[in-house]
Parts: sequence; C-alpha cells; structure tokens
Amino acid sequence: MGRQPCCDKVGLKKGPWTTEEDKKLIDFILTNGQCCWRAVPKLAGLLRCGKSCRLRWTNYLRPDLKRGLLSESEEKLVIELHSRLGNKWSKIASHLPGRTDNEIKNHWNTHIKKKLRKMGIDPITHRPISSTDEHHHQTGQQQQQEQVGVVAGEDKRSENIILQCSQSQEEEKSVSVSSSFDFIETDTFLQKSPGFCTDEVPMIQPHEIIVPCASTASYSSTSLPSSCLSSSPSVKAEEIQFPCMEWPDPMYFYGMDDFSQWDPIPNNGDGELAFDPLNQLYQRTAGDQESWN
DNA sequence: AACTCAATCAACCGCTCTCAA
DNA sequence: TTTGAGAGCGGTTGATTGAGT
Repeated sequence: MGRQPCCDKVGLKKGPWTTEEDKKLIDFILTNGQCCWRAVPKLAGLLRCGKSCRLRWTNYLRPDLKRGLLSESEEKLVIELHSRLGNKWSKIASHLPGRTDNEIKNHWNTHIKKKLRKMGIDPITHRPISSTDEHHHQTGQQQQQEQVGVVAGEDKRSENIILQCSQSQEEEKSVSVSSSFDFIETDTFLQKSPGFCTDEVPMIQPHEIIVPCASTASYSSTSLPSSCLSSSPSVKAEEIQFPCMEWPDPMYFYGMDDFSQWDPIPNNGDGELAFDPLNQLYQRTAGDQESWN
C-alpha cells in the first residue's frame, strides 16, 4: 500500500508561480500567519499543493530573505559549516540569516564547489586534492557518495566541541572540527584566492519585517502544528515571533555587516573557536571544552 | 542576428522525521 | 506501541538566461 500523496494533485497547478499567486499567498500569510500548509492553498484560493506553498514562501516570498549572491564571509561560513555538517543544508542555512537551504544548496553546487576545486580543495572532504583524489573526482557518483558518507560519519562523531551555537537545540549544538579536516589549509586557500567576490546585501532589520506569524526556525525545523487556524483556537505566545528573532545570536553580534575581523575557521593551535552562550559571542577557548558543559 | 552550450536557480519529487491519536 | 498525517529535508530536474561562436 503506497503512501498517500501530500495533496490531491488532480487539478493542481505546477511550475513557476505567477505574481497573482504570489500575492494571494503573501496576503494570506500576512493576514493569517503560517498555519497548516495543507490548508493554505484552499484558504488562500490557490490551486497549489500545500507543499508548494510552503516552498514558495520559505524560499522566495518571506520578507526577511536576503537577496543577491552570498557574500565572501557567508561563503566562508558555508564552507566551514559544510565541512562539519556535510550536506545538511537546512542546518547550514540556520546559521545564515535570510538565506534558505535551497539557496545555499544551489550556491554550493554552482559556485563554491567550483571555486574550491579551482583552489585545489576537495569540496566533499575539504581536503587538498591530491592527484589521486583528482582522479576519484572523475570516477562518478559512487565515489562521491562514499565521500559524503565519510563526512556524515564525521558529523556523527561530533562530540568534540568547537563551535557551539546558542539557538540550536539539535545535535549540531556540539559540532566538531575533526582533526582529520585541515581547515587551516582551507582558510589559507581562501585567503589567497581572489576568486571570492563580495556582494553585501543590506540586511532587513527585525523591525522592518511585518509578519504576524511565527516562522519555521531556520525555515526548517519548527513548524506550527498546534497553531493551525483550523486546529487550535489559541496560539502560544512563544510561537508568535518574527522570523528573524530566531536567527543565530552570533550574527547579531557580528552585525552581518563586517565579518572582516572574524575568522570562521578555527585555528589549529592554542585556541579554538566556541560560542559562549552567556556572552553571546565567539571566543577562543584554548580548547577548554568542559567549560561549555 | 542566429544558434549552441553552459550556468543558474526556482520548483518538484520522494523520502524521513515528528507528533498526536 | 503502533499508525498515519503533516511538515521538513536533500537530491534532482527543467526552464530561463547569458556567453560564446
């Protein structure tokens, strides 16, 4: 017995969204907030499935989205996070305010991968490409999947805390830098490379966002199952918050305007970079992992 | 100007996860 | 404990755009 489709696809529209549809969806969500996505198209008068509506909203229509290419610092952060988390795009996106997992995934596949390879870095393992590795790159998907497996394995071994993210309540709150990954070399390559462009996009400030609804945390992990219009008469106070309120505090600390003083790549020597939840900033910890526990 | 090819990115698909009944 | 609905995630596709010839 097969799984039921997420929605009745008969008569539903697919493909690119029209401005009319966008308007309907925006109007509905701004008026009613995000509720059960399954119910959204019906209530909003759209011939789309709920999944499509959710995707359109989270990836394109949300008012807190940043536009334009990722900045150099954002790219660095993506590389750093990818080296630790692998293809966990939603988790990576949760560290980049205003960016979606889809956007980051696309940017990774179209830009960053190439840049890293150009710089002699394997985008899967984040290690310098040896001549043999180069050969492996050309051997196809199987090899790639195996390498992804390696990264995933590293992720699961993330007991050694380096970077601790305050807002995350998931396993990556303690993500690690495995000693097997040579981030220093990666950083060096990045610094030497003229390839990264800076395209800073003005960040929408929290007070500029008018969304009377909760967001999905990082547009990914938290939904509002209990606050559906049709299923719950009351909405919990903590669920009514602006999307940006769930952005990582470190981003506010850095203001997202100037990453120039920030080295997203932990060094290999005396100190390691860790997020201090009390002071809301990253600190070199001299490897004192116990203090965070 | 016309054509081809590559790059980009919005959107879809199918699977997994979560949670309530 | 089981089951099913809904939401989320990651991989992939395909339409569009731009560069090169």
